[in-house]
Amino acid sequence: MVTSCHNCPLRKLPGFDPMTRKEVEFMQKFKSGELKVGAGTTLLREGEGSAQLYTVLSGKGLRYKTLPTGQRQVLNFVFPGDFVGLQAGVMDEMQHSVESATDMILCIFDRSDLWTLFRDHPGRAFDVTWNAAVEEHFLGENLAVLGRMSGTERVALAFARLFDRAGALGLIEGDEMPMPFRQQDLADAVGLSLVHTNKTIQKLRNRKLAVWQNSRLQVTDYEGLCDVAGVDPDAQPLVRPLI
Amino acid sequence: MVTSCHNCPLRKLPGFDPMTRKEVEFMQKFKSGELKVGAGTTLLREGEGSAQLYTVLSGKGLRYKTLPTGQRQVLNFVFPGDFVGLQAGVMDEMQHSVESATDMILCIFDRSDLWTLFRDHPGRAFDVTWNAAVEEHFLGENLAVLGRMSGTERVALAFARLFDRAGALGLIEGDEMPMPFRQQDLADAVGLSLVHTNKTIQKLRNRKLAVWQNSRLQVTDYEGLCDVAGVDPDAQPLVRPLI
DNA sequence: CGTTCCATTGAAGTGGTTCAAGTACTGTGG
DNA sequence: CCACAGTACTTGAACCACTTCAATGGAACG
Repeated sequence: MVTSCHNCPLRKLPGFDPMTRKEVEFMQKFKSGELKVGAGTTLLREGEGSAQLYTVLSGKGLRYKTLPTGQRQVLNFVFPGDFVGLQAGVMDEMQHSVESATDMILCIFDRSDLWTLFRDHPGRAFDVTWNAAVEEHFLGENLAVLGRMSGTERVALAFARLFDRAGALGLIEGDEMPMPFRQQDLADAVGLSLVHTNKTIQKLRNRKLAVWQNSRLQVTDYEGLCDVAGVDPDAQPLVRPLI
Repeated sequence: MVTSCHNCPLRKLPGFDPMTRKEVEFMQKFKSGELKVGAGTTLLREGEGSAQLYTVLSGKGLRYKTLPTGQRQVLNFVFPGDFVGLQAGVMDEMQHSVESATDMILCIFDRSDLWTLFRDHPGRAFDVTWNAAVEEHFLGENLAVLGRMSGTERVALAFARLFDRAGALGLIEGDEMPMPFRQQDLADAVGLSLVHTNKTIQKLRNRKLAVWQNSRLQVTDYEGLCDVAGVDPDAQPLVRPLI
């Protein structure tokens, strides 16, 4: 049983730009199927092309690059609504890999149809570009985080941003959200060693800001977390288009 | 005297995707003028919108974000052919600032015409998206650099990449290129303190790999530089579309 | 000829890494 | 049902890459 775009549970969420009826109909034609994968599956591999692009319908994952030395840098975490594979769609190959951290369901779009989308639906093409600009924004923010912030600030901000995203998707129950990643994933995202990441997480726990245990992240003091990270707790999250 | 797109000196360079005659004609109509600015001018400011988008015709600059603490993170260096202001074009405001480091000449496009471009010239719209994906790639690479590489590796790689870009634009004379930035700019790009950046530059000089003096960067041993940075010296640079 | 901006140098301190064990949990096969 | 292996998390201790502070030198500029 495939979810029809008309009933897409994501579109109704705040945080996504509304779509006209016509657009939904087109997306329905554009969507060529669904992909279900288990946790730990590599969806797209750095250096390879892909005949398909995906929008995440459910589940979480991560984008990462592998360095020549074998080290790994997590670029960002993938949440429902994220559009992945654009690089393979417009350039010829992916510049990073994408892997699932939980079971995931993804809407499949054929790469060859991307051109049709640009030709016949400029509004949607605009949204694809908008989406790319949003990704660019997040990468830029992370660059500033890695370049200029301390370990504690980095982890605190990562928690806050993960919580923001979960909130926009309605994934928060009480003050907790699912957090299916490993400490190593977070370490690779914030550019710290596993050991130091672990000690930093404990520091935040002892300060009664956030607790990450049993694959759940509990944020007990969001303001305090933002305070440690040095960011505005009232900042409004970006609205982005759903592809 | 304004440069016509037909005679655009950039389009002929390797490293840019070829354009059809029709595309050139359209770009000519799309181009609404030229902007000349002196060194040290802020072209676009974080948090503000912009009625214009630009393609750099000549000169160099930098994109940066300012953190709440007043610290600065340089996202990347701006070279001729770069398209700036897309974020203000599709989202409502810039998420980073852009500043000139030398005198610059920029081709001006009206933001309001961007929609026309998407509607009437899907090929060009595709190229705008492609360009965004290329920017995303560079940011991703830099993220991995800041997250996982040592100071020496970072500076060596920055030199190598700057040299690559200058090479693709025909800006190299002998083994030297113009390097109009300050050490502080590089420090803010690679995420190191000014002091340590200075000492690292000297280390590369003593190892006879590269010398940065008098606003010129001399690369005496490109292979050695790539070797220190841990990257493949024979990697082919990405071809990107010119907007 | 003072002022300003940028590059350079040295010295002291620290935030982070690396190494090396140990614990806890989970799934697997005998 | 238990022994074992594999994976993730935790802890302590030693080390060093990088930061910060503080001062100096040199070039450009009004």
